[in-house]
Amino acid sequence: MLKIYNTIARDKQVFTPIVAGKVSMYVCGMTVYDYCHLGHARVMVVFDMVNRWLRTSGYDVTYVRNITDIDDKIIKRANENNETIAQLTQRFIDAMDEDSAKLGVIRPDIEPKATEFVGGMLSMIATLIDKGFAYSASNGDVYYAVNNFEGYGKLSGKSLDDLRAGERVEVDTHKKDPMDFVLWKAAKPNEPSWDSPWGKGRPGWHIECSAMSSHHLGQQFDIHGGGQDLQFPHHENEIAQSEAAHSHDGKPCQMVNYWMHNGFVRVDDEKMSKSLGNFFTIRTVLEKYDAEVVRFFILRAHYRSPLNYSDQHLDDAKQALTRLYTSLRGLPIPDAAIDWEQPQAASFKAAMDDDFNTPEAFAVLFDLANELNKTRSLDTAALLRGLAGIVGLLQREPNSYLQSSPALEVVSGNTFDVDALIVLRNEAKKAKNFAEADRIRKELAEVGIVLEDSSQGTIWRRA
RNA sequence: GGCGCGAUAGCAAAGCGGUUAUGCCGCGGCCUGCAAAGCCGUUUAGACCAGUUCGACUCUGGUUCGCGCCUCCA
Repeated sequence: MLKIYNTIARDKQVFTPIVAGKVSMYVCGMTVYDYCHLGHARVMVVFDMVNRWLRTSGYDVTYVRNITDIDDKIIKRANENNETIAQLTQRFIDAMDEDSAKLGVIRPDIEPKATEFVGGMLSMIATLIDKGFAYSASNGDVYYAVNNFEGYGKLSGKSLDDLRAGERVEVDTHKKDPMDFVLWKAAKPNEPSWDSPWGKGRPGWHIECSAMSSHHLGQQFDIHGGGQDLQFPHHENEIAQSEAAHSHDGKPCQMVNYWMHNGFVRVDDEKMSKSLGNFFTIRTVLEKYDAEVVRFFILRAHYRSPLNYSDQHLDDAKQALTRLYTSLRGLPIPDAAIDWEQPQAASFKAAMDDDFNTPEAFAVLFDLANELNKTRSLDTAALLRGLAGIVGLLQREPNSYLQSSPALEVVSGNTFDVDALIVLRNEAKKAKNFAEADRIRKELAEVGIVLEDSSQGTIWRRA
């Protein structure tokens, strides 16, 4: 029985889908004006894990993750680069796809782009005006009237009074209430724009997600996810828009049943973000670390906990993953369906069902590795690989992981003939010339290659 | 200022009102020509102060510290 921590309830709740056997899930994706950083990687990997576990649990999942391809930063960046908006966004969409594929992320079923849904946004805005939840201002903007939506603040736990008291932005005189937010922005000179009943302009950020989620998943859907920082105002505003627009006879239509928010990636205990400038892009990290190590690093912490990034932590994750792959090395592992009655499989399932407790599930993986190291049982190996596969890990040939690393490629190039040196060393060993044997081993160690002698012969791995 | 989250061993990170989390590192042993890997064993915990309880890391209250949101942000 799956339980999910529902942000809006501030509690773990038993997951019951709207339609038995089916799950509709929407996750706020990226604004594509730059390369993705590790914070984005966490969203992609975490909800990929959620998607995989739901499917493993037998649900027919429709997973939507949007792409924001029009916004201030995109316009600004395109101008700076002297390229069109379409060129810029496509470039970074391609980069994002490349990064996420490396991280083992299964593509969402639907990846709608904001610019392809302007029509839907316009009709939603019109509906909101009709129902009295929005108004067009004299400056050509259209605003949402937060006062008219009774539940405003229910997701983030904020009250309008508190929000107004903490208001740090100068009051825009075009707004009726300082907390009103923009649905449609009047076009400024040299900006891309769409025609609308309120003049040329472009959509605000929040309305994009309301329009795209309802188009693909309906007025009410099961799970909505995103980073913790989107809780307010983005998701709060989505609720206000969608529930007001879809209201019947004045009664709001509940938009989402389960709100999920993943924790931040931090650097030195501070949130990793563009504005702080303390971010590491995925591709930078992948120059040094295997993508599977990064995935393992992200999933070994609970998705709601903060996750500190540092080389030391990545090194730690690398060692741990090495232990797992080492246990599988050299075994002809059969493909076998997972027997969920099996105690370890049951523990794994219990952990995953408890709000996707991957750290606890991973502990089961290490138990299996320990057992496997003792027994060399192919059943155990199959179970370990099978369970890990559910969260997108351990699917490679062990040596593909153990004998490769971005760092090793840089150091050794393709010129190092490890096998030949192993042969030489074994001849030296046979002749009891241990000084020579150790010299060869040391030479390899210096380029990051570790030799291991066993009854099966000598094998190597990267350090 | 308002709202919220957190504080677990050298590092990372979970569960749990009483019984080994787990990984990395360290230490001892086995194995090995020596190593490595592996196995066995092992040292380090629960910020602080009260309370509830037969018993609290786990529940309650308070204190201190850290983080996040309140502005674009995954």
